[in-house]
Amino acid sequence: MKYSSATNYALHTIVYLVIAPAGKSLGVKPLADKQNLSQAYLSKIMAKLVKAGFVESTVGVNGGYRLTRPPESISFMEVIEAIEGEEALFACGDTHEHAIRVSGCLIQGVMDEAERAMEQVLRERTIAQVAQRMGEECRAFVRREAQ
Amino acid sequence: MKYSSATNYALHTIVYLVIAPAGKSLGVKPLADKQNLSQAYLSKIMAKLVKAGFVESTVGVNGGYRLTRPPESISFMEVIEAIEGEEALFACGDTHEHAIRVSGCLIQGVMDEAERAMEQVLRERTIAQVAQRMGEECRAFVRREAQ
DNA sequence: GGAGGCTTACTCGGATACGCATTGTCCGAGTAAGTCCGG
DNA sequence: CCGGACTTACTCGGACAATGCGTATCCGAGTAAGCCTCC
Repeated sequence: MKYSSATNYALHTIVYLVIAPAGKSLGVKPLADKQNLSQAYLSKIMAKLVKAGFVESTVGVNGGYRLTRPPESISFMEVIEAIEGEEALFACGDTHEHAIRVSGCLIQGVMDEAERAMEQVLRERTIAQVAQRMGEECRAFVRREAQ
Repeated sequence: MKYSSATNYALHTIVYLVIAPAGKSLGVKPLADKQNLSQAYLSKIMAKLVKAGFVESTVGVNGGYRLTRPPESISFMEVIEAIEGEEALFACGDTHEHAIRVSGCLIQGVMDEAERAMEQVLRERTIAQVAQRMGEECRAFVRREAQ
């Protein structure tokens, strides 16, 4: 079990957007180049972030993406859910005649508890917290490319 | 991101083995029937559990699987690792020229922390705890099939 | 010099291709217990 | 009876097929800004 690389790209990209000067956009090209992936694929990932409401895009010359929400309000969990979906990461299936159950599968119960523990951490952590601690060279890159 | 169904099967199967009378084996057939999957596929999953040392198999007539370790010592995490492998569930990749880093990627750091929170729960929970709370109908099934 | 058209630089979205892990099947090999048959 | 061969009930493991999902590319469509041209 692993998180998809799309999640990785989404998290990184959204951090880049955080440090862009307010009101300025970052285009797909610099974002994709920076992360070594194609513009086409990144724009597909961004479409999910737009749909989820973290980001908006402006088309046309000097277009690009920019945040729509304050970065302190964006948790890791929200971004991950936007990309990965919101299904539980373990599903007992209950195909057995008599699953190992009391009320609901006991195994499912343990797995759910574990998942909640992870989610709690991810909900506490915001994009802003990470952006704050970023190095200067990243900030310089963003300032250079923002428009 | 989801856990594979193989993990589900492995966890259920190992709980069934826990409640088998000491020294008795459970064959692949009843275990597979109970969970609605083919014997061939289940035996493939069991091979991993054997390799990991939770279970041993006896071939030949009246053969089958039985636990080799006390169930109180088997955590969920160990079983999951045996099936899924031990890689971290998030890998930043660091393909960027200047990943978002201070020492190591900051995003990776948050994800690792979240993963550890989940793992901690899974390490605390043992198969024995779940088996203890199982319903009578499951126990009856196992007693009937054990040999 | 102003309005309208052209070019250019972008994002959007659908269609499609590829690769790989998961899921699953098939079958031959090996093995142990129980059975049968000949001495 | 007693031992050896036969049968039967199992697991093991490799080879393979199918499926689905994540990853990725391509391209036409739409759009906004700036420029250029022509009246």
